[in-house]
Amino acid sequence: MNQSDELSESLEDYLEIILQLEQSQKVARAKDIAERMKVQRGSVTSALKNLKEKKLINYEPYSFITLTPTGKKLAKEITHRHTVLRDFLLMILQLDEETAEATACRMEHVIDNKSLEKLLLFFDFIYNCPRAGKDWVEAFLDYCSSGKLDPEKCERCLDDCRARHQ
Amino acid sequence: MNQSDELSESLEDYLEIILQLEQSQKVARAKDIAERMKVQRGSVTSALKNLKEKKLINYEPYSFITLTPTGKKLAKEITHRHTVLRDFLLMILQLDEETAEATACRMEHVIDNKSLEKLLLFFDFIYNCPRAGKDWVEAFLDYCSSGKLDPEKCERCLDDCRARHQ
DNA sequence: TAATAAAGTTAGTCTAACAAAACAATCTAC
DNA sequence: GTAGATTGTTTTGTTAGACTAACTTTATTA
Repeated sequence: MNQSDELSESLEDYLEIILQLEQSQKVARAKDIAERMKVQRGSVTSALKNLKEKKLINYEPYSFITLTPTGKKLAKEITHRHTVLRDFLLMILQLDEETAEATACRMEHVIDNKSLEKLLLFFDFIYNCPRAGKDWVEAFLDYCSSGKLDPEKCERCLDDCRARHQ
Repeated sequence: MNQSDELSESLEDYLEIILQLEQSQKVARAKDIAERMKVQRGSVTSALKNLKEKKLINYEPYSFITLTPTGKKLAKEITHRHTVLRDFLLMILQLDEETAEATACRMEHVIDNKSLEKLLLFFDFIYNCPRAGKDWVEAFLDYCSSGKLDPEKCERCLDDCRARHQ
């Protein structure tokens, strides 16, 4: 048991998965958790005991598993971090689904609230600022594939931007 | 020992710190490593044995510690990840030094090459695209503090952008 | 409803990472 | 050049998280 109330990355993953299962099939079963976590069933039991002790899930041996209010709140926070990161990786950096998902999965455990908040703001800023916007994001993808800025393209891009906001 | 050649986060940190010490005082001493890693000296010895076994450092009991070529290459890669992340957090998201540094320290162990590459490209794109650039980044900071886009400010911002690139 | 399969638990083992404390080597300074 | 301080190592112990295998409970089905 961790003396502080900090959850380990592993326990955060368990919580997140339990929330997913709760939402998709009302109740989380140890077998499904094991599958999604890619661990043995025995490992799940220990994790569940641990989470119960932290009052994050309702759990008795052989019973179904549900999140407590605190657990649900936490699980939603973790999911939120995941979502923000994945959206940024997917829609701004325009990484492929697989990479975005996998990277978000790992980053969600290490990003702090301040950074997350800023990232979210930046995302919104990009989509709302007249100088940026959807077409600007697309221009980035073009920059990625060509590796350089083409002055002619930039000229046209600027004109379009101008035209859209006069 | 890890069967794959993947380094644990902890060992990555050791490598990074050894590189720093090598650069700042020619040679890394166990005591300094312990200090920077915030661990006991005894823990350092074990880590050093581990890194030696992986052929990443030159190390004999009571000797000085230096990186092998492989070790140096790896240490520089880790440092590179750190730098790219810190720069993004600091200069784009405009987080404070502390947060940027701490977040980069944790993210450097989980970001993959694809995502890092894109992040770096994005950074360059922002500073080179005529529609973005330094003043656009500053406009983001303004958006962060005011929490909204002010149509008048946007108008002026667009004009400035136009003026700069006709 | 009894046999079997599936799901869950328990107990024991392993590894990584660290700490604490005893011990050994090396350095420093008289 | 030796005493004491500093630095490095070793040993022992802890914790978290996983694994395996044996076992128990629950569910299914014939």
